[in-house]
Amino acid sequence: MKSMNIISRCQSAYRAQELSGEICAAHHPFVLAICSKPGRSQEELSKDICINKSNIARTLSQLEEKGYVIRKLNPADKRQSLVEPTEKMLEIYPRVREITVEWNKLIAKDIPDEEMEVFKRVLLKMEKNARSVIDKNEEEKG
Amino acid sequence: MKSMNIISRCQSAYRAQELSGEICAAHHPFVLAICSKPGRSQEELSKDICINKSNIARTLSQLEEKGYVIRKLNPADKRQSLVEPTEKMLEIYPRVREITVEWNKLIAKDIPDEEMEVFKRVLLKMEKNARSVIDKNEEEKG
DNA sequence: ACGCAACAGTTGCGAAAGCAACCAACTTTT
DNA sequence: AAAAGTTGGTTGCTTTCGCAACTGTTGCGT
Repeated sequence: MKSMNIISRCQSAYRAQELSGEICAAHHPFVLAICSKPGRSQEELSKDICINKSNIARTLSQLEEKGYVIRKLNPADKRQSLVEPTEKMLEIYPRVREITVEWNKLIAKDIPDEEMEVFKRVLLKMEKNARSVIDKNEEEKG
Repeated sequence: MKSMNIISRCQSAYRAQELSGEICAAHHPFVLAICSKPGRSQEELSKDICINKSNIARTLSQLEEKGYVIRKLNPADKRQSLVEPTEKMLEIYPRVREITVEWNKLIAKDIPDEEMEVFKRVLLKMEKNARSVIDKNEEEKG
């Protein structure tokens, strides 16, 4: 399944080219995750996009500095900070989605619809499996 | 297609756990690529596993220091260095493949064979598409 | 044969990512 | 209500990775 790593890296390269002035490739998943479900905690974001929480913290600091994001302390639980997009992030959100859609179209070239349907279903199932493997292994550790 | 990034990261985490004493997760693709086709140049490796050539150079230096790899100057073209595995690398090669196979089984859980066949075919096609997108964009630059 | 472009590889720099240790806020136990 | 444990987030350290600039080699055009 090395294809997957390769496709991931290529997507990253593709993202880096587009919208390069504003934000970098690694921020795209953040934009998508934050704008699609505003007001989530960093922990939830971390699980959603499957990135280490320390990375979440640091990237959000950057995005906050640049004015793309605000972090509000959750009054119900002062440990949590709820992450919300600013206008500035909402402005680039459509473009980020567009780039993602474009990329999906590019790599889906010459693939029949029925096969694509199967592919998507399998991919989602695999994601689930992958997550549960990692979760299990973390339980064993802790 | 964020699933793909997620699966990639999970795989990396999985690899990090196994065989952790010897080599780290990022080296697995190198072991697989070098052992399956010994004697290739760094450039070829770079294209094969789709990693920046500077990374290839640095990782190979590490592997060489640790005695996993030797780089021989190509007498026919002194710019190239041909990368070959040592006994030490060949020893861990089967285990690295095994880990890859295990991972593939884990994420393929509960997925019917016919769907898996379609999935693999589509994935390879996508890899091809992804590569050609990147290649095209590099042409535009240069 | 000479100079110039293309190519393989290396290196410096900076960004991204993971791990572990830590702090502060909440929960559970007793 | 105090002690112990959990959870959310931050920070230091290290590794991985990409870009761009550079060195040395080869091939081509004149």
